[in-house]
Amino acid sequence: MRKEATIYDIANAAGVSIATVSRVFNNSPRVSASTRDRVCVVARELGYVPHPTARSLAKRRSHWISAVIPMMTSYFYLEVLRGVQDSLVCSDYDLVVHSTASMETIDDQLANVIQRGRSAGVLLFSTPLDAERTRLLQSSRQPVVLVDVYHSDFDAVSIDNELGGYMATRHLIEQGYRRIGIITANAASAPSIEREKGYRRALREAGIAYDEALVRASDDPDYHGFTEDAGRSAMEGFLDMDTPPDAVFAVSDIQALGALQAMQERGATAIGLIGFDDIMISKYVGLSTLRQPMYEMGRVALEKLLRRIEAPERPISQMHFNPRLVVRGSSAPAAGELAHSTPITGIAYV
Amino acid sequence: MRKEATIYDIANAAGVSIATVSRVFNNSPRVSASTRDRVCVVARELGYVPHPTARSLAKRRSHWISAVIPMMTSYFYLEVLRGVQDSLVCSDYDLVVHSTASMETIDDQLANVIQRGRSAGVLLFSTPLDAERTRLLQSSRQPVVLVDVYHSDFDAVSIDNELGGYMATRHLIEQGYRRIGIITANAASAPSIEREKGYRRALREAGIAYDEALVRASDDPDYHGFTEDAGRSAMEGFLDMDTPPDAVFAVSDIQALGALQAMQERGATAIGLIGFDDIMISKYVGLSTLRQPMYEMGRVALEKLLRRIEAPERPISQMHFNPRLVVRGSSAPAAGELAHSTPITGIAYV
DNA sequence: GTGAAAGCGCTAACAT
DNA sequence: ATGTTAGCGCTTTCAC
Repeated sequence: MRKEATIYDIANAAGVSIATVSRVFNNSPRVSASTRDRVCVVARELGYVPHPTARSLAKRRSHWISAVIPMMTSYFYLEVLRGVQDSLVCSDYDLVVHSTASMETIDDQLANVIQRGRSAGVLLFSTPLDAERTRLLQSSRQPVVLVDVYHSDFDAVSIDNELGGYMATRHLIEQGYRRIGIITANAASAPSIEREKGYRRALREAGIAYDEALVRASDDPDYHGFTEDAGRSAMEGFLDMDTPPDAVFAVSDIQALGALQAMQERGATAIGLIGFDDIMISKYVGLSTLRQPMYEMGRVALEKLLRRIEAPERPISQMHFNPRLVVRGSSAPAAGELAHSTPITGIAYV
Repeated sequence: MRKEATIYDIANAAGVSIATVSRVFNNSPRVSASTRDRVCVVARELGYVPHPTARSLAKRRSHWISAVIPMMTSYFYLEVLRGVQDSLVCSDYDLVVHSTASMETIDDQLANVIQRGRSAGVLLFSTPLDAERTRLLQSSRQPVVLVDVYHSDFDAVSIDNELGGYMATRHLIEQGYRRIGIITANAASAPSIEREKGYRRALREAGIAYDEALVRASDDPDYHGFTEDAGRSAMEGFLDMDTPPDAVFAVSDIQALGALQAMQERGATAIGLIGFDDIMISKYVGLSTLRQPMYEMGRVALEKLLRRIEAPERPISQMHFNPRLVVRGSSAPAAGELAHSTPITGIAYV
């Protein structure tokens, strides 16, 4: 690396001490206007810019926010990260992204990230907190904000998954469906569990008996079972039943898409379907779903983190967004009620 | 931040000097096995882990790779970043992501990122290099790899956009279309320009006259014109013509999707259509397109960057991927030739 | 093989 | 308002 101007060069050239230069670059009020100007001019001429690493070391605080993201494959993370970034620009932090290919390596990453001096704070995404992780995080005393997952001991921004599951199921019921199946993700997935709870509540409330045969969990170990293939085979299982469900709630859009493919292949397009997430594709295929305010979640998460970095002892602050029901063709009124008004016939899947 | 063990604590506890501890953690061969073991044991007990910032400062090299991404909104970046991350794990670098909300702020970000000591290298995405940027990057002497854009003076991984445009157009011609329009992005967009070149070459080769009326540039300033709305209004323009084109090549899938919506609204589904990118949605709506090997591009980009960091003077190395034609229903043989075998009727757009 | 000591570039008391 | 100086936690000669 080429030799570049340091604070000493500036001090020399401007005829002041390094302390003064440092003060200028830290916006200290204890510098006269004329000195400040002189230093700035010289600095510009020499192309000086403070060395962030040296600064971090001397200040004993890092300038990095770490985002720890397991399996960063969905549009969800992109949107949330956009929100994070947009809140970040006004701060002097940089965003370092640690994504992992599988859930197994998340703990290594996490251990890495919470080392002293590595980051000012961490945004932990979609990772269920068991006792061990909780202990690790707490003992590190790192500012942490949970995103897309909930734990009472940490700041968090998430959505009300139970409510979402309830809304989805309730919507199907209102559309006239009665035999409503659910496609869940892995048994260990917290969002999936919550959404299923909502599903049960809606059924209960409507006086519809809960039927285990209408619950199909994804056994796909990838992505916690949030995959197209998982949705497809779950739906195939439903279609193989003597009396398939007349509607299905898939706990994610990506699974719903797989399910949709299975439906089309079997010509079972009259089955009502609703997903969860409102990924980009969903509007194109007319999939009803629950939308998460992803961008907003990112903004809020970062703000919470910044606030906690400033005041580590402040009380826990959590934000629970409500999902929004997005009604499209896939949950058109049940055949018994009314014909599908916007049948989903059109997926030209290749 | 809680007081944590430093190299001095370890040295004390192990009865050696800090130099020795440092050597242990830098895998220096000049330390006896027994000392090494002792240090390691003590370090583990005290939960010591080297301070990355201090290390960076002392070593005069940073541990951060910066990815500079203008308008990180598309799935493309997610996939590329996955490739980058997966190549990153074996190195001791971290990935810091600088994305910008608009193209205007990219230069600020860039200036920021190439400051001395900020990053070991930078991955610059999708940013056309004018003289000013080129000068800036070169004078910074930072290792840089360009992604999704080409410039002879830098390492780069990109795809052959001209070839892609050629392949797209040629495919439409082979399917029997003759009056082929093109929807481009902003005039300043390098990929768009290249793809249009390929379009012209294919026409020329087939003896089809180039017709200015069949070229519609996007005037949408957002995202360089790579937007759904831009595609939609361009297609509307085509449909308003006395003799609309019988097929259209949109230089991105996202524009093609907008175009598709316009076609459906006007009932003009017989028009052949092909996009570019193969975004996730495309397979669901049956959009023919050119696929970019995104994940692979990420891997290669990072490898190139790592290599250049090690050997700054090595010759420029560029990788030009070939796009792959993905044929779906939207480019079914022209009506004159054969009926659309897989008509795209199914977009239930809400 | 190991230690002493001089940095890396900056910040932050403490002086003046 | 400005300068002096002692760190921040580590690496790296240079001795021994």
